[in-house]
Amino acid sequence: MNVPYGYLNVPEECPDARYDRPMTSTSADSPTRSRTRRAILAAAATTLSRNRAATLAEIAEAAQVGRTTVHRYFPDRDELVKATVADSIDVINQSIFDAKLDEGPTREAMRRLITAMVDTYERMMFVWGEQGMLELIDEADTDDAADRAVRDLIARGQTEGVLDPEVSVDWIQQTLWALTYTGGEAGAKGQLPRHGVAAVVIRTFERGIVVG
Amino acid sequence: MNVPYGYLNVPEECPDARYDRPMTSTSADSPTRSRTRRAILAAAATTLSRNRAATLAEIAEAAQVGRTTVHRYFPDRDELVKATVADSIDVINQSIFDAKLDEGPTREAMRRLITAMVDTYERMMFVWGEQGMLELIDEADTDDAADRAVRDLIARGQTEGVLDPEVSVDWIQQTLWALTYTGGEAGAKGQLPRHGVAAVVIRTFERGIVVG
DNA sequence: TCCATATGGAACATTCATGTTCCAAAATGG
DNA sequence: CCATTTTGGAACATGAATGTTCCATATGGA
Repeated sequence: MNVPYGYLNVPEECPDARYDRPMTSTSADSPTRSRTRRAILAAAATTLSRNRAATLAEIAEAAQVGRTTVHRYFPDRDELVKATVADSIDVINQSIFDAKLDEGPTREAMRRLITAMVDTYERMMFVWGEQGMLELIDEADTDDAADRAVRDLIARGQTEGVLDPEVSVDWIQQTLWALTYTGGEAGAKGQLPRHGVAAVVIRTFERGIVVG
Repeated sequence: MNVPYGYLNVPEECPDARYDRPMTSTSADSPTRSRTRRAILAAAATTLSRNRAATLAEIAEAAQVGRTTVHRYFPDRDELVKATVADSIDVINQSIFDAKLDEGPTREAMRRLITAMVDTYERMMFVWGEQGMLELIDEADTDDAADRAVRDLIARGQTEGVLDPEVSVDWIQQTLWALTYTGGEAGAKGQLPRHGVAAVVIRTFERGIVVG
């Protein structure tokens, strides 16, 4: 049969190169395959954040590909989940770096951070929404530079007296996550206008709910 | 064979009364059976809130009963999950009613509410932590009096100028949940002393994170 | 202590999701 | 337009969780 694109470079860790599985690395993907792979990963993140037990058939349907195609790109369910975790972390990290946390006044940086987190909340929900994923995060050996940037920003804010010094950096980071997730969900449900989500989250994060 | 306790009153919806399945209603349970049933429901809530795909064997182990016993009390996995949702809602409702939301100053009632929610956060996480459960909540035909009590308290707080009038009742209720869940998790992980969780949640709920 | 009640491990049947193969058909892109 | 690439539905094998039965054993309570 004809040798498909990239087939000659099947990685050694694929012990039995069944059918024409594309490279796990996108670097060797054709544009068409790259689009298909991205569609699967995005669908996996969305579907699995809603229902951790979603079947491969459901993920395939959400990605608008055949189940066979999912198997072609990811050798098994575990590999798909791992790849989705890694991909989601990349998306989140990129979004946080784009927020330029080490630039400008702490309060403004915080607001940019919240906006970035609201935009990627589904990926964050997928990655951190269930403890079972924590093992996969470790396995993904991810660069935690984004996490450090967030924590540095919080610590700097507390040192400057801008953020509440009576609670821990952990707590502030988790509060950030909790409010952005809640805002993201409210936006998805239509309970908040999508463009207004970040503003509401920023408001509550900064001043709380009780007046005074 | 000997006729077991309550066996004669097998409900009609149990088409083939296999082995000596106890009544689905606890009203007819013996003290021993009631204890066993509660152990299963509590274990189900805890185990399933951590991993929605936990097996019946894992739930049985957590409940310290045999898998056969789980099948004896709940005809199938779906019925167990439904019963766990209904039971969790009962626990949560009771906890919220015990907080006496219609008594005393709004701010104090709010604090009692937060304390109650922190105490039942795992049940709340189980019930509302994944959208797939929403259907079961509807099926459970639950009394939403507790939900109304919470919303009434928030609305009253806004009318009195105690709570932020610029955001919706929905948003405040969801923020309550998000912060109490975050606090509950921090307590469970040892990041906050358990007795201090409610205080930290109350502090952030009331005044936010930004100083000023 | 004794007997009624309750339990559970083993074994087995069933169901369903996953994994695999095939090759005709569809899609892509030059 | 056509060669090449990519896809996917059907069919099948596999494995794991669930559902069911049995009956010896454990437990509860009078």
